[in-house]
Amino acid sequence: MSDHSDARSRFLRLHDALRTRICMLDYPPGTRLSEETLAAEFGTSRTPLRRVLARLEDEGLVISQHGVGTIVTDVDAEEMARTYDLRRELAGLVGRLSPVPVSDEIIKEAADFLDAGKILLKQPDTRALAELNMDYFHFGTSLTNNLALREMSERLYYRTARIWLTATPRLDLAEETAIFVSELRDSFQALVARDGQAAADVRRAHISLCIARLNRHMA
Amino acid sequence: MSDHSDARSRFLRLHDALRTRICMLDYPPGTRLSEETLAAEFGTSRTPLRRVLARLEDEGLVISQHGVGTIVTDVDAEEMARTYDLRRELAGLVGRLSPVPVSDEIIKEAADFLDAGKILLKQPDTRALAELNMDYFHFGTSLTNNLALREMSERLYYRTARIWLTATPRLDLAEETAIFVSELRDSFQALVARDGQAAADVRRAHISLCIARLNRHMA
DNA sequence: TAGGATTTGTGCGTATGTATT
DNA sequence: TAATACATACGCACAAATCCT
Repeated sequence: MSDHSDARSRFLRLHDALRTRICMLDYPPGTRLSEETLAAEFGTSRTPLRRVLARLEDEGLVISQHGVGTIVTDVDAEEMARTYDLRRELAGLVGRLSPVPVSDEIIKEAADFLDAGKILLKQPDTRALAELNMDYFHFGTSLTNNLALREMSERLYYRTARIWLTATPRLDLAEETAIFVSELRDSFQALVARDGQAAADVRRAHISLCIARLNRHMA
Repeated sequence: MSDHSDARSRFLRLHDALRTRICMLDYPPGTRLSEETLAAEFGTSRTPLRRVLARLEDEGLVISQHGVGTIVTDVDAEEMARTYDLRRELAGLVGRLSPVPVSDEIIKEAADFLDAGKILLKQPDTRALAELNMDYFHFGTSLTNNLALREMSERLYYRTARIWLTATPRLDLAEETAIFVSELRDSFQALVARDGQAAADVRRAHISLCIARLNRHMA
């Protein structure tokens, strides 16, 4: 039962919960996370929670300072741009390093994502779009059997996920939704053709375009 | 003084010490690391040490199990090969993503590495070669200003560093040293020509060759 | 099968650092 | 400047899990 041990599963649960809150801006940059308050909320002592915060600090999402508190980090535009550069390259590598053969199951998943995107077109919603984008990202990384590549991609994703949400008030939500759905459509078509590399290239191209859009609206 | 706070600098010191011991096979795979023993050695309580072990577990170098112990992980040949594949691609990216302009200082460093390698040629030593290789790796990542790329490269490096030392008894030490020195020479010449991309390509090529050598001696 | 030895995980009181009044 | 409030960092005692006899 090592995989379902209480300690490990609880750690994963708390880590995922806090990471999501940070990336969805429920905890905007600058928010102080109180160990005691969070421990009380999750029904544990501070000890297991401190380990979660330590990992979030390793991941660059918070910073703990003795005597001050644990504070959600701010997103540095310059560093985020560099991180996006790397994410773009890794997205392309998903198609080249140990790609998973495209199965009917994978095609069905892509179709489901496309359907979900189309629904969002009629009823644009910032948070729903962000959440669908997060789910779709995980789907994208699942297309390689290279475990290290998956892990690095996800680590970088969570580090940059917030920047889109912080910029989105200045972006056009309907337009962003439309662009995302077109990515889903391109990706779906590539997978229908059983061309994993093409699917990865679609992703790579859209990350490039996303970088350009963010740069435009930053200036 | 947040950078030199006692807690943080101690954490970094202990983490680096244990990571080096693991990667240099002072703690071979399967070794049980006792929290209490290590805490006594470093003059702390278990608490700060547990945080270090937690991070090493995140990095995949050890695994902690309730009631069992903290054990140095074994190197899975298949996964290591996949990780090497990614390392090779990242090495090439160092030349393309935010490369550092090649300065006289950098050229001097490369020259120093080459000198150190030549000394090793006359007096081959497994550990000295491994340590020089580790230092040279850090020099290589310092050639990009892309922080995320540096961090990911280092994370992957420490995850694969042990496999060479594990295989080295079956490899020819003199030959391995010669190959490494030829990489240092190629790299030095590329940097003298102020061609950072060429230096990255040299590194990329040698990682490819290293993968091939390891595969040959595994089978 | 049972029990004891050993190890990591948890909870909590205290020490220490920081900011504010 | 000093004192107070409050946050994280630490150390220890105990709980829980595993292994071996």
